[in-house]
Amino acid sequence: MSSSATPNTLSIATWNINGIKARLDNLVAWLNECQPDIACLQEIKSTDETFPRAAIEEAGYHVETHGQKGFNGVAILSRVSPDEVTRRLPGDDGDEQARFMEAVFPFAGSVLRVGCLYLPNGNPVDTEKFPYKLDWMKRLRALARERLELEEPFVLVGDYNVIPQPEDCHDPQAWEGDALFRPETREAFRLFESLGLTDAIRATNDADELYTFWDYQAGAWQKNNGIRIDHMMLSPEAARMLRGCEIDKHVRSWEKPSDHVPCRLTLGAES
DNA sequence: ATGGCATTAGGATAATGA
Repeated sequence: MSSSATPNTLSIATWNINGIKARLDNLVAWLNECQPDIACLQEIKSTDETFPRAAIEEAGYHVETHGQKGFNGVAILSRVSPDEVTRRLPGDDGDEQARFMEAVFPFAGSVLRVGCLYLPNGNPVDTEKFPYKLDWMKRLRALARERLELEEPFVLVGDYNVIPQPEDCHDPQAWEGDALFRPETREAFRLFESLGLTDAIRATNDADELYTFWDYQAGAWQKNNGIRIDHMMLSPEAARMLRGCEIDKHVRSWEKPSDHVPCRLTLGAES
């Protein structure tokens, strides 16, 4: 039997960098330090044309973007070029916000499918923004259902803008009524789990105070007043290969940080 | 806290975010 040319382990990261231009130095430093094979970025706040791809390619990464002027925008960086890239979340042709892209990579004799998402914030809840968020989650659920039927290793990672449970925030009372913590939002998140997706951070950590975001204001970082809203959801086939998961919390203390920190996981196929 | 801060585009502030 011939040996496969595809890798047997892959590390996948997600990071809402809050502006690629302001975060380029931090991004390159983190890539060099943590060496993820695949890095999904959100809130690049850049068009495809103005994305600083040269500096990232110099760091050894292939760059695929789905940008938008001024805000939103996602990107997938990878050591190896993806076999296939698709942009936009299906289900609403009128939705112009750049919040979703997907790439397929060779892995363990087959493929790994990676979805990179920046789920709408949804505030204020008494505006059209909240139903947009819930509808977006419904569209994402439809996509997840379709992908799960393939029975392939599949990860759906990014900034979900969802606080799943009270233990996922420092001060639950402060988030009552907020779009990130509304019952409808949390219920919609639970439906991803009902479909069979595994929350990788929860599955590998039993510590409390696991946060991925700390506000810039009011000394939130110093007080550890954080929330866990960046998630890495895995198909059963990917969950079976989950070898570890990390939150790169130290990055929040760097100069000129994003308000989010990176999360990483490693998948390993049985040999 | 009604973003108290931060980013982008642009060239003053408005829009956006969580």
